[in-house]
Amino acid sequence: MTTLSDVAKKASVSKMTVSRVINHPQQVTPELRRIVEQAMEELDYHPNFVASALAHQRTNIVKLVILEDIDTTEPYYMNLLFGIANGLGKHHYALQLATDNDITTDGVDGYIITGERAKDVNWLDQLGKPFILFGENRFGYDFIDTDNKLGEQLATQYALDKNYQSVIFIGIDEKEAFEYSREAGYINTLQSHNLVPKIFRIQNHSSLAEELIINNWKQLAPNTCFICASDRIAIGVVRALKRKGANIPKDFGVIGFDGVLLNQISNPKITTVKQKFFELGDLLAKMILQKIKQDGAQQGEILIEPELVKSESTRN
Amino acid sequence: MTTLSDVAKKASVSKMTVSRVINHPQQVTPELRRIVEQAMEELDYHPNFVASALAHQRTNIVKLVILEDIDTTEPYYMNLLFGIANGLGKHHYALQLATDNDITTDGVDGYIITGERAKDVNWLDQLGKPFILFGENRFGYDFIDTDNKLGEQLATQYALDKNYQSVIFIGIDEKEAFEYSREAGYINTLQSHNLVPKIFRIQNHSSLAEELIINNWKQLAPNTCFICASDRIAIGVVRALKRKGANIPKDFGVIGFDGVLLNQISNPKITTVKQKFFELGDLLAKMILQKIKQDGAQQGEILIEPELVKSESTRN
DNA sequence: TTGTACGCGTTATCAC
DNA sequence: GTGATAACGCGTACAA
Repeated sequence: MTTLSDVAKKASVSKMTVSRVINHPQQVTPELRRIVEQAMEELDYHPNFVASALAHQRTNIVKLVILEDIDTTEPYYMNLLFGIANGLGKHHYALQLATDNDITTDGVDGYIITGERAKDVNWLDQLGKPFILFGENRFGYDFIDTDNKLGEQLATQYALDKNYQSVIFIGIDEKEAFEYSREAGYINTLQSHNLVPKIFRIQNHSSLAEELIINNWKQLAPNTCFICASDRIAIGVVRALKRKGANIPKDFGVIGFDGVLLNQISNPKITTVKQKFFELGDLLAKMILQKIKQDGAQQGEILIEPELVKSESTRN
Repeated sequence: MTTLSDVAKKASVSKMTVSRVINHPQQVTPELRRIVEQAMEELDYHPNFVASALAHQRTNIVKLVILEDIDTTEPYYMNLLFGIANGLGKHHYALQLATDNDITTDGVDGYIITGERAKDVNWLDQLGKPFILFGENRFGYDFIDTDNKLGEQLATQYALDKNYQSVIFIGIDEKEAFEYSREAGYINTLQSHNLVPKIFRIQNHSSLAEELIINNWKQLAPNTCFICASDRIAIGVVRALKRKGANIPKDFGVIGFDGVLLNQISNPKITTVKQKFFELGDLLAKMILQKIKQDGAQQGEILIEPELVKSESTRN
């Protein structure tokens, strides 16, 4: 293992110069920099991040806290996780995972927290280390999330563009910010066209969505598009429509949200608002690392634009 | 932040004595140990693992390599991940995640690798750092997996105990060790009862399982139990049976495998062979850490017993 | 059994 | 702009 000293010796400079070439290149003259860089190359030098962390009084570890039951966790969490890991890895940070409240404040430089509810606010303030939330919140904490409102605006507008006469929203029955935002996106778009919103709300299960459609079949006229707050719901709706022998997408359109189950075999393939989970994770990492670097300075909120993926469950 | 020296000073001993109390307690006399331990307590001392890692020339990081497309990854990966994180955390190790082959050999102490195929064998040997595989393999590498064969033995025997006359296996159409083992468990059990095995194989999607049952409906007599190689398949089978108006569990039984989708609303609830993913992950961590400690010594294979969770899709 | 001196690889500080 | 020195906190080797 070649060290800083080895490089220094080879380049006939001091360790500090080498260190500066790595961390503060502008502080060293170009000529010297060349020499040092060449020495690093020839010796195949790779910095030791553990030593660096020690000197900085850091751990180079960020803890991801998931405040939800792992068993009910959505499959998209994997993408989020890899995005985070990717973002951290770029800066040689590693990950620690935690579920319960074993948030011992030691051993990590910062936190990424997902799935928090109002009741968690108490201990959030007492963490003592910088943190970033994944998911909208209205308490003023730094967060990153998909632009849920925009997502459903895109979906609703698309349904109208495709000339579905009636556009119905099927939401998730939870009092959470993300759901409010999605509904708002739907409602706003309809209102701007002088149309009256119509909203159902159910728990996020495909079988419940299926039931909902079956049970309300009589009041559902053709030429309707369903804007669903999740792909699970959308899949259930499609199943019900197929059971009823309805024509998708001619008489009924279906649009989902999330875009993770797309690879699942489903017929027809579902048009959906795809969240960029990997990118969200990557930014989450970037944000917490910056916050750590800036000694806890406020970072604000970031909303990532989702992408409307057009497929077979809506008119062509 | 209190350090070793602080404790040493308070206990009026040398740093080394304190260090020994932590790492080699038996090398220090009980009385001294008491004094030191009390000092640690009073000062609320927590060891600095970064410094420790530096002294040991380690990184305290293990890399998890997932050689599958993240998007098609099963939801149970979350449980596995948290098991791993849990096992690593106990020893103050952190995690790095990698998908593609960016397996740069630097910066980590060891690897946990999942989803490898025959073609990956080449570079596995050249890793230069210890690694453990998740999932059966027949190349002699250390691995941990569920006892797949035993799992289907339990399932098949249970079906027979419940007096289903015909027991049919629906497997996953992949040439992988885990599938061979599951089929072997089913076949062995049937043969030991002088019964003739009957196996279908499909891709792992519920809709394909549903089709399979519908298409073969005529040759499926009542008093049959389906042993499915995954819960996805089992769910599809149940859907098909319900469409056909069949009586579950009286005329038809269904047993799944995995046990992760259990929380999903399904009617009837599915009897399944539940893999203990969290535990698997925990052991995976334990194993790689031990291998690191033992400087790469062979660890062998470990099969974890799954649990047959009895529910509503089989006779009472 | 306990203590001393030094090394692990990097960075901050303060001279020059 | 560059270099010497002293940390960062802990562990090994050896001496006592």
